[in-house]
Amino acid sequence: MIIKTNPDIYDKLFPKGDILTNEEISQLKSSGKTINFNKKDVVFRQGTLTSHVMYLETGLIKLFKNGRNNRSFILKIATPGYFIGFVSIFGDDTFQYTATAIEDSSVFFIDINTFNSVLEKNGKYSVYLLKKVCKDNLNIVDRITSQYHKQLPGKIADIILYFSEKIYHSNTFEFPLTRNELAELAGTTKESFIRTLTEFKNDKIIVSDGKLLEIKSLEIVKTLSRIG
Amino acid sequence: MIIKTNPDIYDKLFPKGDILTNEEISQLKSSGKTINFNKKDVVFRQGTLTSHVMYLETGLIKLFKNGRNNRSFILKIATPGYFIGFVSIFGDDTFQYTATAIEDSSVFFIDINTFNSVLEKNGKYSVYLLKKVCKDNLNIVDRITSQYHKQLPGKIADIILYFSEKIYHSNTFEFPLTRNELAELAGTTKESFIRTLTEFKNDKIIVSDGKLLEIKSLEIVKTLSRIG
DNA sequence: ATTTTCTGGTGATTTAAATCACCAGATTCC
DNA sequence: GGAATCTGGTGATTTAAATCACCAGAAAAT
Repeated sequence: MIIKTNPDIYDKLFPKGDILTNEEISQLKSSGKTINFNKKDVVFRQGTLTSHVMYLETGLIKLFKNGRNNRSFILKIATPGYFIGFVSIFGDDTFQYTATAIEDSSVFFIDINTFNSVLEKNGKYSVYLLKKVCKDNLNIVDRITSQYHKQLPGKIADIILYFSEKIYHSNTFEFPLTRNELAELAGTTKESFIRTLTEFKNDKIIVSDGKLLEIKSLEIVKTLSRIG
Repeated sequence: MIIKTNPDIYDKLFPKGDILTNEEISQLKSSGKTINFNKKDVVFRQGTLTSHVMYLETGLIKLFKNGRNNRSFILKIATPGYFIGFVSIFGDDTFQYTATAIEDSSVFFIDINTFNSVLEKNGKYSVYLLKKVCKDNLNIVDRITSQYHKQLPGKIADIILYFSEKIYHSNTFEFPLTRNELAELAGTTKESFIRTLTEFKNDKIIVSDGKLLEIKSLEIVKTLSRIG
């Protein structure tokens, strides 16, 4: 059971300021419905038809592409305030990736037609979302391309920084994923990920026990990420 | 000198239908200016400030990220009708990649404030562009992620199909890029690209002479792309 | 006009990382 | 409650592709 203690849970859906009218907000609210997902549940599956705009209220959701040789590539770990599957909903008629909950999560589903009519009537809200999509797009493309040519230490350093800076905002955190999934995020294999993490441990750059990780030398992690 | 013979040169900027009013069209037209670029000219450089919306009228422009070890990664070859740098303009205040003309090109520059005010007043146009951005985003991410884990034959097959299907719509075409640039698009090195292309030639999958390429067995190229 | 740089190309060598083959403990399934 | 699967982990082997080292012809620059 998820208890919503954060009063600003909808601040990315209904941004502060004069962007949306109270009428529009209640229109969107009343056409929507919160659905809870347990850890490991599938929110939507690659290839299925899009039908709703989905806004992550609480939890953590991984977005990944199914590769051919049953190898996946994790595009992003979505945090609360993220519109999951948005680019697929507006850019295609089927989902281009799969979304599964990696923690118990709640998602606000909004009917696509209602959402669309608000967007078409309210240019400011459209521009707000356009900017959000562009920003997110830049982040995803930047993460993937900067990782692309890097060697293992650079890739793994990238992942450590990703969780530390983008997800948990702390030098100490617990990986919400298995080693295999972390490898899918880093674009490598389970074995290689483990080995490199062990090297980092031996070199006292990090302290790590199971899913727990503490960055001991942020300096070195950043350098490894930079030099690749 | 570029001669604009195509009457629909602006069909992506001013989409058919009732999306834009004649007033808005003339407002955008009058606030804009066509600038011509010669082959190899830089249109904008990664890290510089964004200021205009840019719409490619004619020509071909490559969008690429400068990697650290002076290695680049080509994100996309922009064709006429493409808003170059759009995600940077709306998602950041600096360009996140560099754009250079790979053929003589003409670009229509529109003042960002004028563009923004049209967008904010016209939700339909905003939604139109939102969809365009989402679609483009899916294509770029799909291209890069599907390429990511592939081995050389799969990567090179991908590139051949990219030019054949997305750029030239023909089984015979001329690469508009050098081998080095093609490697930057495929995510490999010049040597590896050349070697793999030679193998394709030896296996009679393609006929190739310099920049010219003809797909002899589309079947096999597609299979190589699929199995990676 | 002649250096200098870029381009396409090939061969030999090196190297990083994937793959294969395990193992023990924890989960999940029937 | 036992079988099957998943997980984190390590070592040995293989392999794909990057790197290095060239070369000749074209293109650019001085």
